[in-house]
Parts: sequence; C-alpha cells; structure tokens
Amino acid sequence: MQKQETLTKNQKIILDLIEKSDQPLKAYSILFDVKKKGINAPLQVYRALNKLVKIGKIHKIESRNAFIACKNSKCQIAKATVFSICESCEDVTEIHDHTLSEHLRDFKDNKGMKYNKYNLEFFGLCKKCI
Amino acid sequence: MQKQETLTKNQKIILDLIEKSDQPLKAYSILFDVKKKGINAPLQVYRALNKLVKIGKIHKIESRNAFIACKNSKCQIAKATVFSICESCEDVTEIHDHTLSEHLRDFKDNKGMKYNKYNLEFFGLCKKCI
DNA sequence: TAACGCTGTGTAATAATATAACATATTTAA
DNA sequence: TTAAATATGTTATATTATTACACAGCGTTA
Repeated sequence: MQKQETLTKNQKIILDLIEKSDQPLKAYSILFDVKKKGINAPLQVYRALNKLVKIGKIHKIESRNAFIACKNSKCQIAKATVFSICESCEDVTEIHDHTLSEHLRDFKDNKGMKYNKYNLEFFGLCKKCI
Repeated sequence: MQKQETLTKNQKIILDLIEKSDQPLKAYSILFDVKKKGINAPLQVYRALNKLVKIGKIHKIESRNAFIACKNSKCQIAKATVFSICESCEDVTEIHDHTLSEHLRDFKDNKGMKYNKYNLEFFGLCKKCI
C-alpha cells in the first residue's frame, strides 16, 4: 500500500475543483474560481498545483499549460503520462494502453540515459470533430 | 522529393541561430541575440518560430518552452517528435528510434480519434549527471 | 522542552512567455 | 494585374510563472 498523502486546505480546494472538471483547467482560471474560498494569489495556486503534480493527483498538459485530474488510481506518481488532444475542440483524454506503456517504460536510448518519467501527447481530431 | 521551403529574412536569421545551438533556445533569448540584426519585437520572433515549427525545421520542447533545430532530414513535418531531457543539466536530445516510432505511429486508441501528430518527452538523468 | 528542519501560508512585486490589433509591404497565383 | 495569401514592423497587452520575504505549524531529536 502506498502512503496516502494528507493534503492541506489549499491543496484540497484546488484538487476538488480539478477533479470536478473532466477537462484541463488553467492556473488563472483556477485562481478565479477559488477566490471565493480565500485563495487570492497566483502563487498559492501554483504551489498547490506543483504539489498535486508531484504526488500524481493531477497531470500537467504541457502543450496547453493546463492541469487535469489523474483518473488512474494506480498512477500515484506522475511519471508516465499519455494524453490525446483534439486540436479542434481541445478535448483531452488520458490514455491507458498497456502495450504502449510497456514500450515506453522499456525504451532505452543509446546514450545510457536513465529515465524516470515521460510525457506523451497525441494530437489530432476526435470523433466529433472529424 | 519534398518541396524546399523558401525562408524569409527573419526566418533565416532565427533558424540560423537555432541551428548553431545544439541545445534548445528560448524565444526571448533568441530575441536578445537577433536584436543586432534588426529584429526588435517578440512577435517577430514568435512569428518566425511558429513558421519554422510548422515546416518542421525546428521543434518546440513543450515542457521547457524552448526551440531546437531538427537534425533529421526526413523530418519535414513536425508531426512526430521524441526527445530526452536531462533534469539535472537540461541537456536535450532528439531521439530517432525506428521501433518506437512505429509503435507510436501505429497507436490507435479506442475512441476513434484520428491522430496526425505526437510529442513525446522522456525525462531522467544523462550519463554525465547520474 | 527547546532548537531545528521541513513544509506550508500569505502577500507584493516582478519575470517570463505569448498574443491582439493595426497599418503596410511583398510574394504568389489566377 | 489584380486578388489572395503571407510576411513585416510596431505598440500595447494578455497570459503564465517565479522571486523574495515574513511567518506559522508540526514532527524530530538532542
């Protein structure tokens, strides 16, 4: 069993908000939404986001500067993420594909680099937007 | 044979600079360097960068907001990029691995999404930094 | 228990990254 | 040779993210 992290007040407020959304949220839109809960400054948001990313509760969609909740209970550490992104409607989905994950996990380059993490983003058009 | 793009003055200046660096450059560091060549505003840099990304001459390292020249002559379109990033020294290398590329190219999710592009970033420690 | 390290908070200021809007010029293609 | 498309130059501004500082809470440990 993995140790269950105890979240602080700010971290909980922000995680709640992100978990309620099925799409990625941007830091300043989060800030706007949590102002009524007493979180007033960007840094308070970024600090919580960084922590939540670190413990794997959320992931950052790098190409969009946005944050999405991790739906995969096994994903306790944010070390291996795959997303699909629709370039038309911007819908983002986390992908869990065993075969793909294995290939990525097992990948070795020829430079002797030691990987501990990867992030993969697929871009295209979703069913609705094709 | 792929059509050879004709680059404009600004695009050439900026591509030259990026190609001379073996590491990713950031937009504002590029701006600083090209001021002596008459490029004065961020937008001039971003416009050239966007074009160069589009035609596959450079790639954006999303997690670093930085731009690196594409060393792969086949890579005429920026549609499939794989990088390794050292989290200690920030060294970035473009990876060309045939097997990996095939897996990524052939990947199908179960949502019927049509992909035209992906970006994969591996993070870890390079040989020197281990 | 007192001192310390660690993590988190709150606030203000500012840095770094990126785009909007507008007027004009140049190139491409019908 | 004109229209469409692409690029330029400039100013202003929007968006994303961090630095710096003062302090609070908590567990360890000496």
